Amino acid sequence: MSPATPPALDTKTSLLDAAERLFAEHGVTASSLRAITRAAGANLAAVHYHFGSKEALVQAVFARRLAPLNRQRLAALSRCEADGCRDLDAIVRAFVAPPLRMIRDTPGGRDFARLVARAFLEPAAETRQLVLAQFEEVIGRFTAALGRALPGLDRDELHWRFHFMAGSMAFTAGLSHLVERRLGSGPTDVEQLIRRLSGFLAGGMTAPPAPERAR
Amino acid sequence: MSPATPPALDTKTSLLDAAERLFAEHGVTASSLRAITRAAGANLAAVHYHFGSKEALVQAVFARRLAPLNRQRLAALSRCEADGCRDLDAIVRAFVAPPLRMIRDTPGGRDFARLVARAFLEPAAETRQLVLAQFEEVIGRFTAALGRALPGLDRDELHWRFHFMAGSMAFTAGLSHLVERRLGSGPTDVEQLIRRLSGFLAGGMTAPPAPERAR
DNA sequence: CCAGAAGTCAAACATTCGTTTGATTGAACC
DNA sequence: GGTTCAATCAAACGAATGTTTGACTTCTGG
Repeated sequence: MSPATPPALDTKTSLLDAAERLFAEHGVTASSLRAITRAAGANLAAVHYHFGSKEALVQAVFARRLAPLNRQRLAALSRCEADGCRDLDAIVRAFVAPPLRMIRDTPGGRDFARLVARAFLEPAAETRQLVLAQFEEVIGRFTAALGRALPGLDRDELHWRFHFMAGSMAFTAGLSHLVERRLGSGPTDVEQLIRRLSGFLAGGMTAPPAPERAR
Repeated sequence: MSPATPPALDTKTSLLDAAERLFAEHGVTASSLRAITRAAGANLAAVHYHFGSKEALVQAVFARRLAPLNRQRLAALSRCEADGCRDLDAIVRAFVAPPLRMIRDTPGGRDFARLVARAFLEPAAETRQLVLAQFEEVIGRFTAALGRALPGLDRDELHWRFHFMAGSMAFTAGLSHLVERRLGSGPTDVEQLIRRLSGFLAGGMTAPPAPERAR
């Protein structure tokens, strides 16, 4: 049996790769350090030598990809704002495109997407807070941009719609393989999926605001 | 310390209640049978006596609420179809309203909503298959109804949009407390949340379909 | 060439897990 | 009153977990 993560440059990144994959496949708590180190071709003690604990390894797995991902989102939003930012679709696209492109371009990106989607719902307060903290700036900048583009929405409606958008995004990134299997088609054209999703979300964003009371 | 689940009618439902809460709070694998039985005020061996194994307990927790929930959805859809079903919003509402009302009306419903949302993303193939199987009929009936109401969408676009809708639903039901805390308002008016969400989703559903190639 | 740091390794640590066992209770039934 | 059966209980089982240790390599700089 060859090691599951072939191009192991150094032990530390091999551990990160193996942990990312196993966390996504079997969950964090269900992935033992023995299984991770075995998959990484490393010794059991290597995790504690390089990271200090399993919890520190978990946080390292998230931090490695989450920071660049949200930097891409903010950069895309800044670019959109510099261009005047008339098009609502461009704002939505700045939010949803980076993670979906990561699935296509980054090895292990699909595993990571599932991992992040689950992290929001997952219970371990520590990692959930870590993930949420990484998103704090993104939430603020994007809700502000959406508020400017959609002046007809009050604050509550705006936050809820951002939440709806984030939900669609997380599920799409984390469960894209499920729809693919159902459709039976080949590998998804990510760029078209981005168009589909951003079109859907832009339609939801521009919907008339919900009435205060039932009609 | 009083038992965490006060109105324990019989041991079996006490175990289900305690398991549901702890599963949602700390995750399935992180919730030990010792913690569950302690919270239920029962003996450690009670789980194996009443259910046979921990895995069987997990499945019982899901089956208890999922079946009636999806029955409500299908009944609401049938009612809508009997009325001619012109309004797209009514179809969407039949999908999203039952779980959100469950959060309000059923004790422990919010915990269960988080649990189900996570179940989709979670790795344990057994429970994920169980949950997906419960949704099979719902997926089929609702995509068919949406297809009739939106004849302009091809099959792929339709399935993706259903997926987007399910994602918003799952996140909203599973993480509503997060938005509530951010907004700082009191307990959510569930009926208004249903109007917000169904309005948003109806807007997304009626958006023009994504072009095959970039413009 | 060699001192020393950095990394790897097998082995063991205590703890916790799901599961099983066998005795004990309590109420229903003839 | 005695029997029966479902339910509960304390105690223990083996297996698996995260973590630690101390010796063994491997590389690096002087």
